[in-house]
Amino acid sequence: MSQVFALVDCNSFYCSCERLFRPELKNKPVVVLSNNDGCAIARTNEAKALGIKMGEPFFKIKQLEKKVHFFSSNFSLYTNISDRVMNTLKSMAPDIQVYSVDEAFLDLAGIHNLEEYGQKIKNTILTHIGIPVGVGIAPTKVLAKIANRIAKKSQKANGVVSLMSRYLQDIALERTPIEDVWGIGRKSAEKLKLLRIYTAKDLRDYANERHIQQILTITGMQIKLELNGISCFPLEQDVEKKKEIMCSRSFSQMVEDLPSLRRIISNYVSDAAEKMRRQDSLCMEISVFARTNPFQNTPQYFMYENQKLKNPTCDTHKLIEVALELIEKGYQAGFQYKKAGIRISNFFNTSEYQMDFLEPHDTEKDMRLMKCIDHINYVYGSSIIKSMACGTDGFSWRMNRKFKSPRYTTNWNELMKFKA
DNA sequence: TCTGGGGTCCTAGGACCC
DNA sequence: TCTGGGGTCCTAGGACCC
Repeated sequence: MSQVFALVDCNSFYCSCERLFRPELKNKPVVVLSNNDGCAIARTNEAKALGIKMGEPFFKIKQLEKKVHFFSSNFSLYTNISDRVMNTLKSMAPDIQVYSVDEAFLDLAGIHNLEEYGQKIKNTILTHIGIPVGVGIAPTKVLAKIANRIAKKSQKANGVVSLMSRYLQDIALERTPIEDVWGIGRKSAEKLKLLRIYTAKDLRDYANERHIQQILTITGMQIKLELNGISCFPLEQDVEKKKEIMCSRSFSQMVEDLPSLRRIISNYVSDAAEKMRRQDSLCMEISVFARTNPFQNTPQYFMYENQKLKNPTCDTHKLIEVALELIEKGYQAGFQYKKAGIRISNFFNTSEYQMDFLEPHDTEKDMRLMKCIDHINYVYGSSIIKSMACGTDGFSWRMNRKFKSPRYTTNWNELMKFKA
């Protein structure tokens, strides 16, 4: 039986989440801003029509405040809505790969009327959750991406496009610029244009396959095959475990002193370590970085320090200790730091790792303690219990969030109120 | 004044071994 | 003075994605 993939992608996802609780914003331009209200990371069609670009800095579009409704990002809301969408999708296909917060690939092999089923998926998500989605159906993932793109753009498609026939693939690929193909970024597009490959169809029909592999690596070759209807990227399940976990953030005001950076780094480590424990991992490596603002005409400095651990650990306190050594090592006085971050990586499963009993390692008791703290923080709100190194002045005390909406679905104090 | 954050995969080249 | 060849593993960096 041949393969059939459906890509379900939520329209302007973060904006749609905000609209759920503000229905009067339907058909109005809405923009969601990144952390610190730095730049635009989600835009409705109405906002796009006003010329607002992805990643555009807020200060350049601020004058549109009368026309456009801006929101600060509210990730706990978006994650919660995303879970609901994905759970509904899981009930509609035997296998599903959650690809990102707003996208999933579904296995639709064996379904007879694919377009009708696509409409059913779209309508179910809209009526059950209230989020509009586009559905692209095709024999490969790369083609499903293209189908999805057309589903969202074309009025006629009504949100669902199937590219199962060669005839329709020909038309669609001809109209898809090469840089809009999934996996072809700016650099690759530039190289392909030198070969006079301007559209997805040009790449599919380009005769010299080895040449493509030479300039775009094996992945480029696979993209070419996928455009030709030959599936190279299977549906991936069981990918829920991360291979590395990062936590980094820009500050709304510059930070110059080491004690502040130490507190910031400690908070980031706490955050990342908790995520790591949630997926039952231990890490063997930690990195710390901090940088000045590259957009500013001030003395620039970038520090990055990395440390391998003797024994894997999931213990926040041990990790903070190492991270603080690293920030002390890399810190240089006299610079205005704008951003800092940490990364933990080199993971092992908690159950699989054989501890070296000659070296200090996480004991059963350490792990129980961490789990216990995680539980209390989960029940009573995050960071009720935290390391002293994190300070007491709050994690996000230097973050701008001028337009933040309430956490309607994840915080009892912020539920929507109605008058009877 | 004001420019996000978190990931994955691939490859070349160095280190090291026999 | 002459200074192999092949294999594996690791790492840094590039490119891409949402």
